[in-house]
Amino acid sequence: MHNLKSIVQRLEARKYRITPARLAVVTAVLERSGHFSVDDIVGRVPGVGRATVFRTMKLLSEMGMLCRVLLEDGSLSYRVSRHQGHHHHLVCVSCASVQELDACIASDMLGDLARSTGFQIEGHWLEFFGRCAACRNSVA
Amino acid sequence: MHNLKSIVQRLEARKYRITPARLAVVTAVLERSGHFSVDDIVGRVPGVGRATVFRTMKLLSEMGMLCRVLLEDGSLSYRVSRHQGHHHHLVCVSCASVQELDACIASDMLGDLARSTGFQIEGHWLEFFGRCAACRNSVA
DNA sequence: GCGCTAATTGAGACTTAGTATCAGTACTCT
DNA sequence: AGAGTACTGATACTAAGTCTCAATTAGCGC
Repeated sequence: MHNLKSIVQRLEARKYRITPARLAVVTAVLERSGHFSVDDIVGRVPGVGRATVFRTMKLLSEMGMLCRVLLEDGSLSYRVSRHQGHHHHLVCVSCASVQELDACIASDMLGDLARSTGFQIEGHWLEFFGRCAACRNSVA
Repeated sequence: MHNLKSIVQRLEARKYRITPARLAVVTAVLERSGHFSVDDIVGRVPGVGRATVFRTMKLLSEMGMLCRVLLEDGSLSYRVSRHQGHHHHLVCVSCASVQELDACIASDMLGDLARSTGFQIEGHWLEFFGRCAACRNSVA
């Protein structure tokens, strides 16, 4: 989906400078599968400051390359996103793999909900947790 | 719904001691409308330590008197819950009032989702944000 | 009412996630 | 080459929450 080259091109297109720190963070992020925390990445880019990793990951999020994944305990994690638009996740609690759901299955209920509650609905969170097919079949 | 007396009875039934600190936290929590943070409560119970407020709110959560509300930015807030079981929230981003949705509208999609993804789904988060009827009508 | 003891407490150190500040470095543009 | 801006790492800081530990106390049996 994303690779180093395409991300560099996008950064250049937006007039961001291509620096060693940014390349290191992007490379580290692309090497990860599943979801990861910022400090996960901090640990994989020695020499790059924590603040820079945060800044770069924020930048990549704003550009749609990374998205936040809500975990079961309410904490946030990150992942390389496939679809840029609004989507939801199915997160494996055993191996941390993430399946993206590109259709927004919450949108169907928005109209009814607005009618029955009087709310003007502007946003929502929807994330699922479970065990992926692989983990379900392994003995664990 | 909940009042001081009924909560005290529940605590006693579970052999928890009724202490001034616990009474203060419970009272402060019951006085709040909408959702609130732990430190909100810490600020309203002078003399009670922060750790104790956290402990008491955790206790109340486990007993189903409080529930966590996920906010738009991914942070967690708390509120006095009406329904004890699984439910979702509609949170007003303007006045912080919260409407509880006692029906779990996500449950319908669980079967389909499990079939199409191979996941064994064990949990989910679903929270809505918007402007409540009152805030929608005010000039804001 | 008194004493016992386990439960509870507050202070404070610590953790995790993230932001703000700031002086120094390194590009870019001319 | 010089000026200006983008970017950087170090560090301090905030917010939310946990952990430890010595001191206190609620509520039991008497």
